[in-house]
Amino acid sequence: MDAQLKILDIHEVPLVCRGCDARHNGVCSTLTPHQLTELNKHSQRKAVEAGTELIGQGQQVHSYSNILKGVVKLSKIMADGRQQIVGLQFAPDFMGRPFHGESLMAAEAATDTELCVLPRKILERMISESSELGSRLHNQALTELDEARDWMLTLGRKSAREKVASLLVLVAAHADPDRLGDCAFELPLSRADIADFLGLTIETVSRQMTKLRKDGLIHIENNRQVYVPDLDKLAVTAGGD
Amino acid sequence: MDAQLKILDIHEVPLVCRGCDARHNGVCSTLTPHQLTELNKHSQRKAVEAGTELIGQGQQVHSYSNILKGVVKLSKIMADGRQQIVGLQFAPDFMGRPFHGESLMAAEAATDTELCVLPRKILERMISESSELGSRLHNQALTELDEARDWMLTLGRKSAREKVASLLVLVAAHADPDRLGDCAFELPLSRADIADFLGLTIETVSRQMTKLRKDGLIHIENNRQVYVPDLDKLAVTAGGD
DNA sequence: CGATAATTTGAGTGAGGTCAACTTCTGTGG
DNA sequence: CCACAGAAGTTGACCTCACTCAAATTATCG
Repeated sequence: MDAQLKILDIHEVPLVCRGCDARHNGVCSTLTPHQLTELNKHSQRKAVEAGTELIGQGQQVHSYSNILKGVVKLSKIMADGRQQIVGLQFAPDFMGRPFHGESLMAAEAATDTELCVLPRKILERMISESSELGSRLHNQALTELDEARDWMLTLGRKSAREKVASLLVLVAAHADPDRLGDCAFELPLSRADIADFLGLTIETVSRQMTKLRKDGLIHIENNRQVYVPDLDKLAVTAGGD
Repeated sequence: MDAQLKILDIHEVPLVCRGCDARHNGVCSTLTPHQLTELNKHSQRKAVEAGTELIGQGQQVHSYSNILKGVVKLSKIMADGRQQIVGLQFAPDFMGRPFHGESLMAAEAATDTELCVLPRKILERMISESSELGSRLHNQALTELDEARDWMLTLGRKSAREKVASLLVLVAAHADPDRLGDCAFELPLSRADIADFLGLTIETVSRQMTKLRKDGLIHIENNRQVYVPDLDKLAVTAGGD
């Protein structure tokens, strides 16, 4: 590519998009500066605090979002109130299912969260135009499918202790992707959320956390601050894969 | 489109593809007669009997398949032998994950099954060339993701009775898509498979089936022949959604 | 018809649920 | 800075649903 042109292109990237994680590692990385500018005219940054419902189960979808910061939980709720978290989305994930009018789950901010909200129509037009964007979204869908299936094994076949260890390993992997050995992070989920993700009760989660602590596998401070001295050991406790 | 040309096109569809379900409702429906002919040069029909392993967990992928007949189970196995079925694929589903060298689960024929086996390289080239094929696969991935997440709710939050009822509703839906009221079908899974799909033991599955039978919600003959007098009632027992 | 596998049934046990009390955090206002 | 209130998390006692192990029954196939 012509060097001069390339420099020009870079300068055309909208201000707010520069340095945005979604543009580097998320779906926006496939867009041209022109497309970014176009999208940017209609996109909107939004900060929401923990606990905010972003969309309800069965509700009409009017927009999609990039998660810029924070963690969003996706959950299904039964008529009698039983709840199961079916996925966690971390920055810079794309949120929403294009071309599907009605949301099949609820999405709620688990932590304080920043979003880049994209109107439905505009994004869907861009997907039709850019096969690269489509295949990027295809890839994310496949990754989420893998994660969902891994979690099915956890839900169906693991003990409470293994389940809790699995969750800690999962969060550790997102907090510090290539960290080996030890690792520290803040839990983005309350005990109630963890229970809903693992198919357990709050009490069982609490008991297993206490046991893992007494066994020296984790240290906890202020309920949310976790330190894992040996990630491998914890992974083995999680069912070892 | 020119009528004459269209007739010619139809005649160019390879013989074996005419009347094939995958061409009408599966991924092949997006292909042109020319592409079908090209693909057909390298594809191969294959009949396998129940219990045949199609690919092992962690094994290299050399081909993809359309399922023409039968049911395939996808499962994850832990180091100590615990197993979880993470998905069922019915005809005319496409099987395999393009551009991903290593299979993350095992695939095994649950019933006697017929496949149309497509070599990896050829299919991947066609995906790059045809955005329609790509979006078709994207859609199947999203459908599978929805199913996986529905099943997470089943695994995490439902009782044994609800789980067994959920499975029966799932199979009924595939056997007889728009049948309301009553419905009869043959179970494609053994009790052991059902247990591995529901995260239960064989014994618990058996006991719950007996209870559903005694409650008049289902009739069973020869272990595999199921008759459901009232699908709605069964769906309510499954957790009602 | 006999052999083997698949399924059902029974008795006893245990992991995780339920309910309730207690402790620890967090944030607010005096 | 402390006192207090409400929320979040922990701990204990007890119970239940699903698991385990074992035996009986039924289906399948040569």
